[in-house]
Amino acid sequence: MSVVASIRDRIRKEIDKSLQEAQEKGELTFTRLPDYIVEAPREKAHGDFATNAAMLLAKEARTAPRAVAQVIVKHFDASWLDKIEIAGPGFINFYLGTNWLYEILPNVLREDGAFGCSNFGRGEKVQVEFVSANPTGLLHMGNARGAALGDTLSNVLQAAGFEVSKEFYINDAGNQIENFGKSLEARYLQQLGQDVVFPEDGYHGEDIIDTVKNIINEVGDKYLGEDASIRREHLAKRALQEKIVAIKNDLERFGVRYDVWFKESSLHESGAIKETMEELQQKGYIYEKEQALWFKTTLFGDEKDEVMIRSNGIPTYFAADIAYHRNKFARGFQRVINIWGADHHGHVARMKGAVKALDYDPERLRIILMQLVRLYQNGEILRMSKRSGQYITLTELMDEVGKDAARFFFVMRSPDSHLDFDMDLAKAESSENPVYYVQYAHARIYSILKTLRGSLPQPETVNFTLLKEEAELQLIRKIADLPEEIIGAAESLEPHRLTRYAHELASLFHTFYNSCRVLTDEDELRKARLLLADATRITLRNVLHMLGVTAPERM
RNA sequence: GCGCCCGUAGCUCAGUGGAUAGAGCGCUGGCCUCCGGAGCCAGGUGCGUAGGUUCGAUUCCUAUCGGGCGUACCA
Repeated sequence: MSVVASIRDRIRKEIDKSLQEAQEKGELTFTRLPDYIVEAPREKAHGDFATNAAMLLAKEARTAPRAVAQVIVKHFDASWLDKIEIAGPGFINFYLGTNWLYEILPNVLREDGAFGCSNFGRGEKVQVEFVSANPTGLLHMGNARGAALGDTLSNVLQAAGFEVSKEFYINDAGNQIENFGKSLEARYLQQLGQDVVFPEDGYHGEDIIDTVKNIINEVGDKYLGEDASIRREHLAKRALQEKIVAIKNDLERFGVRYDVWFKESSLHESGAIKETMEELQQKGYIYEKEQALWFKTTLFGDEKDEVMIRSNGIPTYFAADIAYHRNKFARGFQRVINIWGADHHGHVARMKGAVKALDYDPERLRIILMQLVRLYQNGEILRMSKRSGQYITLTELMDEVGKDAARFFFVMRSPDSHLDFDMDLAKAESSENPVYYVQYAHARIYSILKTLRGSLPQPETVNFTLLKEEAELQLIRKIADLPEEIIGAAESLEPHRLTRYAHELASLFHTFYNSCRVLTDEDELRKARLLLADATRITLRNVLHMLGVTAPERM
């Protein structure tokens, strides 16, 4: 347990004990302990920790909040505290002095790369599925946001003690592949000089033409004489291979590596979809109407039932997705997290309903809806659509602004919030991106260590209590927060908290740097500050790595 | 029409059932003869509107206005 967590724990135990004693002595009457919090107050004048326990208990105990607080304080063993105080409407503030802060630095230095990690998740198996872009085109900004979010979230969960598996679901079957085949065929014939009309709802992207050219280089006009359906199948198969490799490479360059690439087609081939439909049928959720098989999703709150197997015998995407989720749970994942674009929100309730219909607890499925990315160029919104073929690709984005800036930027916002990505700004002022601010702090520390031209002192030989400046104490305090920050981000599935933390940490370091000279002539103080700087370096690096951003030694 | 998300500082966005709501950008003025000035310090009449719950609401609930998205035998 982290230092902060154990102090918080100790305060809680003391409060609980005080309340119990008060009740035994008849000083307070209540039936259950309130769900109070112990937090670090915003104002440091309000102490190191504070609780609202007295205010929450006031009503049930029929006692004024401050009076409840007085009773708690009376029984509270505060011998290990500097001061305990009742304040405002009934807060109890705890003042710890500074000694506890000095325990933190040696811990950080010892734990090094593992600092920030905890066993919060107790090794629970979690799967995170993200991006899962259609392999009919290149990755765009929306996919990039999903990639940054999903990868960072996975890292966060891992650091918080979960066993994480990252997965990409390849939609290599169904209607869109038919459509893909038609588009490829049209381009293929066009490239070979035939005057063919391109399908109206086909994939207009330039990249498909390139793909077709590549295929022609390999097989020439070999498919010309084939049956249309066979030809489309051949073209689609080859194109998919190329597209999937391209997607893999792009994501790898973006710093994202998956544990599993799962093909939708395998669900068709293995009979998993059929099995799933049979299970639903046995449970009485399936009926036939107009030659199609329907799932009674209205039983789970949907407005209308959904088609599983079309009248032409082909399963819908939803049917495959149900089979996919059944497969996920069968693989033993305790929790399954999906990151979807907000345009799929209508699918959430249905999917959870389907999970429930299969007798799994729908709470085990968490879906993070990510609002779409709005792209600005020349002050205008660019619409992104694979159909129209107009979109900025992940590759182009990385070429323009770099991987680090892009990843940091995408995670900086809450998934709930629209992301305005101004390409001009990103290009013109990339050096002012917040990521540089954080990286600069890291590089600065390296620069100090380089100037030192010697090895760092051993922590046990250093007197950390010499660090008394406000800037020093605040910096240590922020470092100490990392484990709980990570747990909080993992619990709430909100990786964007980390970018915030990184920025705050960097800011406190810069403040420290400007007000306290590290390489001072005073030997003992210099040693202590050097190790504070080094602990900051470790903390910054660990956070940046979780974000998939490099921690540079110089810039 | 119905459903989901979002309305917080000039702009882009954090945040919380509590004690004085924050950061970046932009703007203005300062700061190392010394460890990297890609930095630091200072400067602010802002929680869309109206009700409700609460000791306490920017946060929860209802209504309403505005923006985005969804509402296919598409995915």
